[in-house]
Amino acid sequence: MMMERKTTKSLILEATERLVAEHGFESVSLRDITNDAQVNVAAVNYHFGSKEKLFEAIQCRYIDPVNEERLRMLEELTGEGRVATVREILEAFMRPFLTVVKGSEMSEKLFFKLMGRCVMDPQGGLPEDMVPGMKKVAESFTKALLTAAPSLTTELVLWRLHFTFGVMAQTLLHGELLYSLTDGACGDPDAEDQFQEMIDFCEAGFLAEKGAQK
Amino acid sequence: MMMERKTTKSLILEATERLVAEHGFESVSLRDITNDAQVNVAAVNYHFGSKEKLFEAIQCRYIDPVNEERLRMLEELTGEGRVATVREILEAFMRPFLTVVKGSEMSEKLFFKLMGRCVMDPQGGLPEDMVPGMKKVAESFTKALLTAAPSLTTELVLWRLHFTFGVMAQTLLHGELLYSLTDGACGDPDAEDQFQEMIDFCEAGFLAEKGAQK
DNA sequence: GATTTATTCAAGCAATCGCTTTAATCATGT
DNA sequence: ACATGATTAAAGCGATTGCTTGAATAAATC
Repeated sequence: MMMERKTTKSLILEATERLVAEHGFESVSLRDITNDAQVNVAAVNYHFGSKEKLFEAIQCRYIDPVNEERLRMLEELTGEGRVATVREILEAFMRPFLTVVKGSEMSEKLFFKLMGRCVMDPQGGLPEDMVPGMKKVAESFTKALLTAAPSLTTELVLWRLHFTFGVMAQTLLHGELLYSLTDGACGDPDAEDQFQEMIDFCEAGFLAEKGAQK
Repeated sequence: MMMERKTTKSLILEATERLVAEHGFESVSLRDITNDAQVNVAAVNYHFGSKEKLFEAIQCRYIDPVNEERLRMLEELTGEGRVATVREILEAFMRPFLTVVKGSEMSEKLFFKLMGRCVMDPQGGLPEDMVPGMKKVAESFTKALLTAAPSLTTELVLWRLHFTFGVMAQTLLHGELLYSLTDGACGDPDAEDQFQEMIDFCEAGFLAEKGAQK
């Protein structure tokens, strides 16, 4: 049979993604991974050096593309003196998750959970070489949002971006909790719907006046 | 010396709270706890039965009072046919964290982190006997919010309560991340300030119109 | 075909995990 | 002082942790 079998390395990556999405970084052991991937324990250290480096690879694999796509969309919106709305900027912040998942082989649910883990659990802090990218994203979006909503202070924009992050992380990680907690009263909307709901919520939040009571 | 020393049980509880707040449930071992508490390993199983039950005790210790205070404040707002605003209801949802922490011996930062862990990490799902309380809270607040904002559908209220949860969890757990990510550009506001920022953001989010662009 | 390189494998390392056992210690009531 | 029950302590249980070893195998190079 000349079928090109999947490489051991990619088998490990995929099993790790699956298990981490489901149970979180801290709960997954090397044996869990190698059993799931049908691979020898030593293969992880051979291909990745250590468990920690494997986890870093997992975190960078999709977060980096997401951040690149974020900056690309933002540049498209605000480059060459163009003016963007808060809603457009928030879309540039969130949509990359949808874009990247479609380019991957993972299911949406698994991918979102994995992204949530990366955001909320980050295994002993973010990997060192991801920090500059995250800072760049935070700075660029803060600047853009300040331009789009000039009545806000820098500090307020930072706080509200932080809140937006929370909305996203919660939805990525616990998208199905809502369904179970309400005995199915809340349907099982597709990712695009969830996405629009988040944008509506966060856009309004960004544009809120201090101490407002509409 | 007749000084009443702290009981072993409370030493264990306090050490566990400290370590879990700092490192998360999954990362803390029995030995970590007993070393920190200056207590024998066997004491945990003697006083709590198992590591899992100790963790359940930790989760219930403050979450239950928070949920009770939430329902008490909500009843005060909406009992006997009274009508409450969205802002007041959100305040009833969030302020109990501030109330309860002041009645405890923990520092605000540690307490908030611990609450964030309980919300985001919940060690293999919520403890079984906390589920009814959480459901009760979700139902009561959903109902109240529907009354306060009759133009919203039940499903929309559920989603936005979900988002509010995310804002809260993120702020509780990573209140200091913002400070570090921005090299201190964003100050170190006290809990009451953070609280007002969250209310502003979430109130506006709740009142947003679908697909709105103000 | 022989040699070298890359990869996989079974086995096992020391360290740590949650938990139990057994005995010592403490507090209390009589 | 003695007996009783509650609590603490030291030692160690089997299982699992991340990781390494040295030999066997597969793939690539000459």
